[in-house]
Amino acid sequence: MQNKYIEIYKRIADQIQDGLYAPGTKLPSEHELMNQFDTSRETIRKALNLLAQNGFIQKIQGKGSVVLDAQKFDFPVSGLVSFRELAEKMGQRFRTHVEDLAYEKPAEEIRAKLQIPAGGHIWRVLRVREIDGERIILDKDYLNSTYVDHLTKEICEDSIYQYIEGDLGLTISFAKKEIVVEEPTEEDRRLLELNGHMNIVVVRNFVYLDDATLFQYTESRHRPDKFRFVDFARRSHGK
Amino acid sequence: MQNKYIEIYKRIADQIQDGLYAPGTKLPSEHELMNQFDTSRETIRKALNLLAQNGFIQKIQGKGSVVLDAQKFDFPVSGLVSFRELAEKMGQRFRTHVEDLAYEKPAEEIRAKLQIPAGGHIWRVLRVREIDGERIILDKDYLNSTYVDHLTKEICEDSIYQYIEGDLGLTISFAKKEIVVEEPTEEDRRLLELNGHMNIVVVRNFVYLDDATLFQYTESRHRPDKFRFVDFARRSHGK
DNA sequence: AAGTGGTCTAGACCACCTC
DNA sequence: AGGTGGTCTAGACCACTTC
Repeated sequence: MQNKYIEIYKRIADQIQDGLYAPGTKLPSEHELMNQFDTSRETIRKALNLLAQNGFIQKIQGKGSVVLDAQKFDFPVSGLVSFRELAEKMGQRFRTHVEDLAYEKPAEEIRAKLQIPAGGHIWRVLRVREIDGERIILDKDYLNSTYVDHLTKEICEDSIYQYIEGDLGLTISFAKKEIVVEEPTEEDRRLLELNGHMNIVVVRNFVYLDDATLFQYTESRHRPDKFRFVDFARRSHGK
Repeated sequence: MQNKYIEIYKRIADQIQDGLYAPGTKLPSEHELMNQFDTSRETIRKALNLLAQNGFIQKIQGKGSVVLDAQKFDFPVSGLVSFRELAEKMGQRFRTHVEDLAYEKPAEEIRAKLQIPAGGHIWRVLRVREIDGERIILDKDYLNSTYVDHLTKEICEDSIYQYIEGDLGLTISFAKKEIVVEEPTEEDRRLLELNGHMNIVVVRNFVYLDDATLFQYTESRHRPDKFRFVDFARRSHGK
């Protein structure tokens, strides 16, 4: 399949989610897992570190790896999850309306954000997300056209990410996210059902590829009463 | 000092922040760093992985480790940073008002959240954060008294985290965070200067210790116009 | 072909917890 | 003392980039 340690990580993660290892109990020791998966200790440790990073276990020196009760209904709204994955995971009925799709010279503000050279072009996508029949989220995407030369309404209605990673073979590796609360614009009022809300939650995302090039800037504008952000944060070593 | 790989991580992180390695340029190769720090490759790689996790570099196979331009003014509001660290980093004038401090039997809702046995006690702390002269944030802390038997107004005015980690020797290891937008309560209106805002950003934090015990539940209630959350998310391997 | 990072191994020693 | 996880080493082989 893939790398050994990722296989082991997935195996154990599945076992935890299937309840084979109950929250509060301990995983087998690293030595036992070595035998069980017929591999070296460092490889087991890489898999366990992944499990710890993703909130499945907590390693305690001298004792063992305790299974946490995370992942229950704490679907990771965090990180780089796309709307489509999210909506599917939450089992809600959702629809995507592509309001606008254009290949164009970017506005100065966007050009600067995406670090596009003068004269360069971008894809601009405007989509409204409907959840359970209500127009809740306005997604404004700006994509560096160096990497995406072709984009259609159909792709935008499905999942841009799937197209980028699946069909184009690009790899998204990290993102910088900012969450603030603002007053709705005229556009927000026109395209969303705000129901009188005087605020809107704006999630700004800078998405980078494998090779550290800035690839996409996204503004996701949420009706405040339907917004929820969940995060699992492990303490990192000091500055 | 400490562990070798953490020392190396800090050294390189400092060098990046001091501009010794400019954004867009590459770090020396792992082999060179091995010689430079007189250590093994795996140890160098641990340090580099820390740098990548924290947004300092991006490793590219076959090419090298590219220095990112993060950390500029992207103070990590993310993760487990305390208000005090934050306020100091942002260089803003801030004050903390301790509105209430009590050792008591928890309300049922809090008891359930903190998983306190019937009859157990907690510390409840109510604090208002003032930034540049305005009362912006209402912090409601609930601490498991098993770990903190003593708490004073002075400690709460300074930094509870510093007391817990510095004086008590406990180690905070991870937290589950939730961000939602709600309508202000009567208490919010009384204690904060809401200036007519009809929404309030609520950050709920479950804080865990080293040994995976749930230690603290915190509600941080922010005036929406002054709220900003920044996050750096690296893509993790699939579910 | 040479240089880079990615994975995997086998073994050593240490720090911490439990008995 | 024995078991556990934490760190570190030296070396091997692979995948990718660059020339």
